[in-house]
Amino acid sequence: MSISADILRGHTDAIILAQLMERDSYGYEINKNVSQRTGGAYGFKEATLYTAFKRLEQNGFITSYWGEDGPGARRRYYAITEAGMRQLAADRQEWNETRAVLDALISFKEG
Amino acid sequence: MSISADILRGHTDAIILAQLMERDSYGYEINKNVSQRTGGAYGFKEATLYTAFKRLEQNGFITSYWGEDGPGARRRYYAITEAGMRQLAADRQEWNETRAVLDALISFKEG
DNA sequence: AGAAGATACCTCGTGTGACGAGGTAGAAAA
DNA sequence: TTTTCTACCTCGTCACACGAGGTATCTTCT
Repeated sequence: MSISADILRGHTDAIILAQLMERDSYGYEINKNVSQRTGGAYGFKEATLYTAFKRLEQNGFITSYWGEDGPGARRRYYAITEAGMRQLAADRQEWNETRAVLDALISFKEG
Repeated sequence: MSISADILRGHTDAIILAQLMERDSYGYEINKNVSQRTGGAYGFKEATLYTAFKRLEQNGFITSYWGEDGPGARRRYYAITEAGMRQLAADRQEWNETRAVLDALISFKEG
């Protein structure tokens, strides 16, 4: 039972952490990147996104800071922490296991 | 947004349907098969399993009947319906999409 | 004979993540 | 000036997973 319970639901956090691994970013941008990267196939609902930020920050996986005032609406930037990086590594491994498990159980035979 | 919300959580039903695609079966056996097929990496909690049966039957994706009395504890067998087969086909496709999406978002770079 | 363990079923209550709905506010476009 | 886009946030609800607890039969061990 190496796969934890929330694996079927908690990928939101991993996706966000993976984005922040590349560079600091903010909610709106992360969501646009997700949409782009999946060819429009997937995107977070805003409520989902901001709940996730809160959770991630509470868990110490990300930190946040207000972006410098420029033109346009204010932005809250997020940065991944060391703990966040470790979490992401664990999440990636968990995803690999999950994929193997579901392939074995769902796609094991056509039809 | 071709991926529905519950995809991150609702794989239980698809796994059960996939098992029933091979032959009628009952709770305990399905769970053992799942464990076996995944090398012990995954198994349902009983509560999860029986909640899923109830849900699947209510949705018309499976039907159930008591096994003939033999030695050992009584067994309730489940059989997949036509609607269940259609659902399974949809679930399989959804899983393929989910896998692509998560690969793109989580495993896109080794970090 | 009695206890323990495997087989096999079921329900209730709780926790949590996803998200619909609703709200704020500045900038750009119509 | 009204709408649209960027950008943030909260509250309440829903659905699924599952811990805990319970029933009953059959086999195995002592």
